[in-house]
Amino acid sequence: MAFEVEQKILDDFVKNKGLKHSSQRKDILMAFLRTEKHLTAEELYSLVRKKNPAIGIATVYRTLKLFCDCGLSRELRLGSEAVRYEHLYGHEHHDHLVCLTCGDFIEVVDPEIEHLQEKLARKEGFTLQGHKLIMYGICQGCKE
Amino acid sequence: MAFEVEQKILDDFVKNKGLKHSSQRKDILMAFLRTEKHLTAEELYSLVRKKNPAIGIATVYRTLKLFCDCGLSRELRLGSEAVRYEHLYGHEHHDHLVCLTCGDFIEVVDPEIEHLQEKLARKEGFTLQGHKLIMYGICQGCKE
DNA sequence: TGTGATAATGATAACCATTTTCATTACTGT
DNA sequence: ACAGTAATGAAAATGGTTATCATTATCACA
Ligand SMILES: [Mn+2]
Ligand SMILES: [Mn+2]
Ligand SMILES: [Zn+2]
Ligand SMILES: [Zn+2]
Repeated sequence: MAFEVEQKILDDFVKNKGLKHSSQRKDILMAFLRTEKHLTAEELYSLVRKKNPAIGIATVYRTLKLFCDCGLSRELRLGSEAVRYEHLYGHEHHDHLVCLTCGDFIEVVDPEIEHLQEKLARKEGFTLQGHKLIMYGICQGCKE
Repeated sequence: MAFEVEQKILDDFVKNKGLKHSSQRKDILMAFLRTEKHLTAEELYSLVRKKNPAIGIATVYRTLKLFCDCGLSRELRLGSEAVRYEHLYGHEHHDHLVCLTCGDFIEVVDPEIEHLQEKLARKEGFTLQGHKLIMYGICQGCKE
């Protein structure tokens, strides 16, 4: 529960950019790391307020952007709703399979799909830097 | 340039739902079909105004939703910007390969990737209904 | 260990795409 | 023609996010 590595990633990034340390960012980082859920800024804000009720939503937004910049997190846009954030550091790359009925989703990855994407992009003259694959369907539970 | 088939799809949909015909919707449909670009509501609004300057942006939004409902168009969310719409009827399914530098994108499809997605979803107990694959990279032109 | 420069914060206003509201107009079946 | 109701356009509202700004906190260095 210490997350020293993640804290160091943030601290180093902050130092390299000539930024300053803040306790709010640490509170936000801890709340973010302590859950494996894919949270929106608002949801994370609610969590952090339990620890630090004085914190502002703007700081949460600013800090989530910082997490993305330093490689700790990644944005997820599943639909038209608010952006969700998930852990990036220490987590394998994966895509998402979303249930259209209950909204739940699972994380999936297929190395062959990943490889074929690379091949496809190269064929078109692109240097692939990333991708977003979201599959939509009906989950087992919702079919019953 | 007549698009009788597409017009019929819309007319039938409207009739089946007990809705009423309107000239605005026809103007919007024609402007939409006449371009192969992936337009935002605002962009389509600009086009339609040349033909019908009295039209309102709300009607464009409402009508684009209708096009999606009747299978004439499909939403595209490439990033955090406005939603874009592309033709669906009469167009093969495809995904997009977006250049992170110039913003241009090309349409691509790989049957093998499509098939593997289906297989992956089934393995997880999902009945796949659709997917969204966007690949991001640097295009040939931007590398030079 | 102070002090000045400047980054970070929180409240709030602004932003922007989209949706809703509502009074008015246009269709449509009879 | 008429009644019933869907569609429209203007404008306000919405919701997520970003910008502004006065105040506070951090930190390199004197
Ligand atoms: Mn995930
Ligand atoms: Mn396309
Ligand atoms: Zn489900
Ligand atoms: Zn390019």
